[in-house]
Amino acid sequence: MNEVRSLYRPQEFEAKWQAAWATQGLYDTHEDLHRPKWYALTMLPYPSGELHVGHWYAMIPSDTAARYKRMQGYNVFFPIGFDAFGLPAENAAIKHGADPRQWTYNNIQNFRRQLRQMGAMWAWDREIVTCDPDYYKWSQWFFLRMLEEDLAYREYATVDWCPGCNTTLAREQVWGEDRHCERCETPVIKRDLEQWKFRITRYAEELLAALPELEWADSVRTMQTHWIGRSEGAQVTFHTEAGDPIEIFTTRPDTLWGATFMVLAPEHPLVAKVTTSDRQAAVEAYVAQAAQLQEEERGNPEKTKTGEFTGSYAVNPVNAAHIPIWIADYVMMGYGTGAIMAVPGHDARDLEFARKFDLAVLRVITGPDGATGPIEETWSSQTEGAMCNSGHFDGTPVDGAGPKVTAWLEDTGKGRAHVNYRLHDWLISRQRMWGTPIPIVYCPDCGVVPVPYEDLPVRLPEETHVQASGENALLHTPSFRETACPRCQGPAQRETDTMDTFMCSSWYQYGYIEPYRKKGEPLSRDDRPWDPKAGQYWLPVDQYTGGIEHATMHLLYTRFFTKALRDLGVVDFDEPMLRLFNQGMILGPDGEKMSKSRDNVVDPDQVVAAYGADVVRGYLMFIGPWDQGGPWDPQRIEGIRRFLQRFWTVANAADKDGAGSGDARGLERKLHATIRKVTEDLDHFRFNTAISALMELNNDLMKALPTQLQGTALWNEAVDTMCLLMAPLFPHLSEEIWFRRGHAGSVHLQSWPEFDSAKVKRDRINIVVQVNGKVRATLKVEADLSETSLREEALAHPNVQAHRADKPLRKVIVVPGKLVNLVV
RNA sequence: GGGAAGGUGGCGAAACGGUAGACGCAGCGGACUUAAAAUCCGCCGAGGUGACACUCGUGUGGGUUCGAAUCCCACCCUUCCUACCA
Repeated sequence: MNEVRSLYRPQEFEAKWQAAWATQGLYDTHEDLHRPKWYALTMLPYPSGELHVGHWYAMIPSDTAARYKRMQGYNVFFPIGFDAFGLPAENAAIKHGADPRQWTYNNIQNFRRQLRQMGAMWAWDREIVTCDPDYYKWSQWFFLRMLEEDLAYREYATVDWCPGCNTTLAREQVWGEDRHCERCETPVIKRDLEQWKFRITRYAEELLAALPELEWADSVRTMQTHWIGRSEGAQVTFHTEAGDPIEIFTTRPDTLWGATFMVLAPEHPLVAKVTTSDRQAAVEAYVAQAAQLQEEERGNPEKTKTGEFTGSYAVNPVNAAHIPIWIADYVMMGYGTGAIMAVPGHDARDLEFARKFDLAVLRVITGPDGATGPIEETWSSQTEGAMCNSGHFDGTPVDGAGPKVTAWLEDTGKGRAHVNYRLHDWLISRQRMWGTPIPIVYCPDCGVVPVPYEDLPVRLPEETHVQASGENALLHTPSFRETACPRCQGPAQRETDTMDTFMCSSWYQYGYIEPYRKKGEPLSRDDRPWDPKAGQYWLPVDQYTGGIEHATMHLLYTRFFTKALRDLGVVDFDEPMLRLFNQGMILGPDGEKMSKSRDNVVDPDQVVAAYGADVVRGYLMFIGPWDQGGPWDPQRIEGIRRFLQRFWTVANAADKDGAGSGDARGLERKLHATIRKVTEDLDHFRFNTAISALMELNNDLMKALPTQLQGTALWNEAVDTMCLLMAPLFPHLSEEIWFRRGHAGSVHLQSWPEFDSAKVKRDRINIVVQVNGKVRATLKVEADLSETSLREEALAHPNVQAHRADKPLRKVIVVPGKLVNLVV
């Protein structure tokens, strides 16, 4: 067979099919109540300058999964949009004098072109752009509704400020040991500012409790669990000798009797009041120094303890002991009450502090043997030993002592059970112009006035007065800033802070749903952002995919937002995304994270031009398990290209010129085994092994090509079925082949093939014979051979006899269809 | 300090407790070609053999089992997250 084989040239047909699908509206959205729905969602991209292979890695497998669901009969909704507010646009404006709006929309234009090259089945008819006023008016509407419910509030507090980005940050956007800005990596500093916050802490318990029901990776759920940081204990009120109450939180109320001093955070509001005049200079110096210190140094556990005595004493409510009040930076204002009782007998940090400043140490828990032991190291075991030096609690086993002490504290009014969370309310104010304006007006007479619903959206000004200093341009745009008070019509000023962009992405999955109001229509309080009937059909999201870096940011915020919307009566479910899959990260060819500075960035446009979209798609899914990521290997992409070439060869083979009969039964078996394998793999997002299975089938077809099997009904069934199995993974190639093989209609409108388990079974099977667990022979036998005959055949095998060496059989294990193990 | 995910050929990786290394990359040999590319066929864990046989082999050490990459215990290493959290 020396016919000239035609070459697979994807460049000749990929664009053609992309255009055809768009013209046919193949992927347009239709709410069809008679078909089961499947809402597949991939985290929407931020339109930076260029599309990255990382975007391909995030989007292609999820497109494949969505296409697969569609062929299985689901009405699949797979929307796309752009998370278009954010700092890079503003930075480009500052750096190059570009208009942030222009810059963003140009990028979106470019992204759309690059995204279309992927051949994904996105519902472009439902595209959203978060910087579009018709989108952000709803963010403002949500803000106003949340304000009504006391879920949004304004507070003067110490906040994290990024000097690089010139704005405040949410606690979630402060990363790492050195507490740097998530965006620009500048270490953050503390500032006291009046800022808007969302009361996410109201949902702390529910956000935590609902985690086990979600089909999310354990890693993300544990990260959220830790982030929420629930700890049970007691809040206890100490008093200064002067009578001022000091609240402390402890997870170990059973160690209350061991408190030998107290420590306040340097920022604690009582510090000035409790400091005696002789200690004032030293305390003030310490407070000033702590304020200057980078959190980096403060937060470092290796650092030796520092602190100052305030000169005052507190009274321990449980035993009336008078104990000194210190300030020290190892106590954080942001956790608990910012004040602790120090129990050096049972806490390593308190012990270190006590040693350094020569403070008293007292054991109030005995060891398991009753001894109190040396104070070399603390023991904080919850389960061993008993209380001592603790009044009438002496002898109480430590296991379970906490709740007993707490109950007594409540009875005697000294304290109460308390659950403390590490989670902070979500600070949403940003001192940036390229974001959703916060719909608030400050009136000298009426105070803080919400913008009326019918006046939404509060639009960003057309003209921006970008400040080289990086300061918020809205402050310097009088046409925006100066306004009339909605209440008294007097002169007033708009809020110039904008919302955290995580606000935009907290509800975007709902923004894709058919809108209830036409663009530009005025809003009212009782309005709805989307058509309730369409929402009822599509929501919630069935399958969400995206990077794990959002574990404690976006993925937490959107859960909060959904619960808040539920309580506002906007949605009737509790969780936004039922299943979540986190893909890994694609690395540069050198195994390092792709970055311009390392010069290891792979440009998807170039690779697509060289190989076509299907090869790139296949390569990315073949690298390995999707959640694992891995380096981009320019050599291995050839493997996928060869595979598609070979499928092309098989599928386009015209003439039957075979010699030899070929193994029809073998091919049929392989075909059905492949359907089963690919189905199972796609169900579990195992794209790499699905492709391997398709390669195996194709290898068998290649082998059958020169035989008389080629051109038979079975052959054609195998090629067509393989084409269907390939369709979600390689949409262009399979469409082209489907068309060339003379089928009417798109391959993407076909049903997913089903396998026949009877045809998967083999007639003759290989049985492994082991002697004492070691393989000594393989037998090819009839599949339905009886156990007795199998045993006989196994024993008759010469190599088995050699290893058995006439020793008596102690046991024979027969695993049907698999193996025989002879124990001698 | 706490947590999560990992550790299998030269490389990426497969493997319901049942023949470890499917599939692919690289490499080697061959066919085709003036030649190269492309394409096609074959070999490909280590030791050992003419070829078999056989021995070793899934981070380390134990355990459970007829049988362990897989289950259990202890430890080592890598990556990521988190952290003076009271």
